[in-house]
Amino acid sequence: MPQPSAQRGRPPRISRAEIIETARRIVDAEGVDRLTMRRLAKEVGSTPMALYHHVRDKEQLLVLLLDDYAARMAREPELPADPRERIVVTAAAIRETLAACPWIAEVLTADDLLGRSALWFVERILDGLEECGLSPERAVHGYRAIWYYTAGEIIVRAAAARRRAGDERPTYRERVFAGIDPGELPRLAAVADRWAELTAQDTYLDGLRALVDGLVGAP
Amino acid sequence: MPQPSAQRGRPPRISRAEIIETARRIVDAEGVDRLTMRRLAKEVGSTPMALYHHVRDKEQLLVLLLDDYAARMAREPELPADPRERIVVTAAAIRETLAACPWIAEVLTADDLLGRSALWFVERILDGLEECGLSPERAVHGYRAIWYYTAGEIIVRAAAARRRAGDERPTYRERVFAGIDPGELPRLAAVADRWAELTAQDTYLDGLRALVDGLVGAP
DNA sequence: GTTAGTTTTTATACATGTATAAAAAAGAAC
DNA sequence: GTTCTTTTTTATACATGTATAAAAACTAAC
Repeated sequence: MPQPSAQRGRPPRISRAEIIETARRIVDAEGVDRLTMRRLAKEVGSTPMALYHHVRDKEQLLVLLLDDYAARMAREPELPADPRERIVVTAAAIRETLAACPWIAEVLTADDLLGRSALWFVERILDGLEECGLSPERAVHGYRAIWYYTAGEIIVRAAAARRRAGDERPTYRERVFAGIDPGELPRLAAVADRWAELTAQDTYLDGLRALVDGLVGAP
Repeated sequence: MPQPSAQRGRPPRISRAEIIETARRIVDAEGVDRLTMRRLAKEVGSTPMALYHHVRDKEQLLVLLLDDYAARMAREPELPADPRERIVVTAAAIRETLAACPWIAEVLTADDLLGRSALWFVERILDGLEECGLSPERAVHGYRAIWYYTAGEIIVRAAAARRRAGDERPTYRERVFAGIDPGELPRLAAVADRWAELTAQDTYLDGLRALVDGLVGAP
C-alpha cells in the first residue's frame, strides 16, 4: 500500500489503478474464473508477487473490482414521491446492478457496505425510512434488513445459477423431494412437483415490498 | 458415488459416512481451515484422490457436513398457537443453528435447501404462512423471502466477524465514513459515528417480524 | 485357471494463491 | 564517489484442490 511519503525508494512500475483496470478487462472479457494472479501479472507486465504490494490479496482485489462496478450504478434521477416506493426502487437498483455481475457472490460476503459510490443509495433508503416515521436508529436497522434480504437473494440465486450451469445431474433437490412423505410434510408434498418452477420465479420485488411494508407499518 | 448394483468390482475400503464423520471431527476440533483433502485422507487411512470417489468435490463435502449439522437441529416441540409467531420461531431456530458454525458462509451459497432433515422447518414455515391465508404458491414465495433474509444475515454477519478476527486495520468502513459530506448525505452523516454500534446490534428478529408482517398482512 | 469386466484406489502432475527472502532501484548522508 | 535507508520488484517454494491415467482387487464367464 503506497504511503503518501516523499518520493523515496525504488519507483513503482505498476499502480493499483492499473491493476484494477486490467483485472476488470479480463473479467469482462473472459469471466472471473480466468482472473488469476499470474495472468493478471503478465497482462500488466509484471510478476505475480509484485501485485501484492498494491492489493492485500485476491479477495481485496475483487472487492475493489466490485466497488468499481458499483461506482457505475445508474442513479435514476426521477424518484417516486412516495417514500415507500422510493426505498423499493433504490434497493431494486442496487440489486439489479450487483446481480448483473454473476461473480458477485464470491465477493459479496466480504464487505457489507460497498465503497463511497454506494453510499448514495444507502442515504436514499435511510431517507425513505425516516420519512415514513422511523427514528434514525430504526432506519439503520431497517436498511440492514433490506441489505440482508437483497444480499441473500443475490447470493442464493447466483449459487443456483452456477449449479445449473455446471452439470445436469439428478439435482440433490429432486432426490430429496422424491422422498417426501405426504403424511409427515403435507404442505411441502403439495407443492413438491412445482417447487423448481416456483423457486425459479423472480419474486424479489414482492418480498422486498413485504419487508418494507413490515418495517414502516401497514400501507 | 456407490451404485446399488450387485457386489462387483474392487470392494471399497472407505465409505462416505466414514469420510463425513472424520471431517466433522476435524472441523469440530480444529476448525474448517484445517480440513484439507490430504489431511482428511490421512485420517481415514487412505489417499486424497480416493475421497473423490465418495464425494464430488470439497464443496459437496462441506454441504454434506452442513446437512449433518442441520440434522441435529433442535426441533422444540412446544410451538406457539399464533401461526405468525410459529414462523418467526422456526426461522429463528434455523438461523441459530446455522450461525453456530462460523464456517457456514463458505457453504451456504452452495445450496438453498438443505437435506431432508431441514425440510421439517420448511414445512412449518409453509404451514404458518398458509394458515395466515396465503395460497400455497405465495407461501413458497414467502418462504423463499424468509430464506433470503436469513441466509443474507448469516453470511454478512459471518463475513463481518471474520474480518474483525483478521486484523484491526483502520477498517475500510471507517475511512469511508470519515469522508461523508453532511450536505450531500445528511441521513448518513447523522448516524455515522454510531454506525458501527448500530450495525453490530442483533436485529435479526425485528427484521424477520417485519418481513413476516409484510408477507401475511398487518398484525 | 484364464480372461474379461467392473469398481475402487493410488501415483503423478498441474494450476493457483501466497509466504519468504533476496535483489534491484532510487534518494540521502557523508 | 561510497554507503545507508527505503520502497518496489523478483525468485523460489509450498500447500492446496483436483485432473488424468494407471494399478489393484474383486466377480463372472468360459
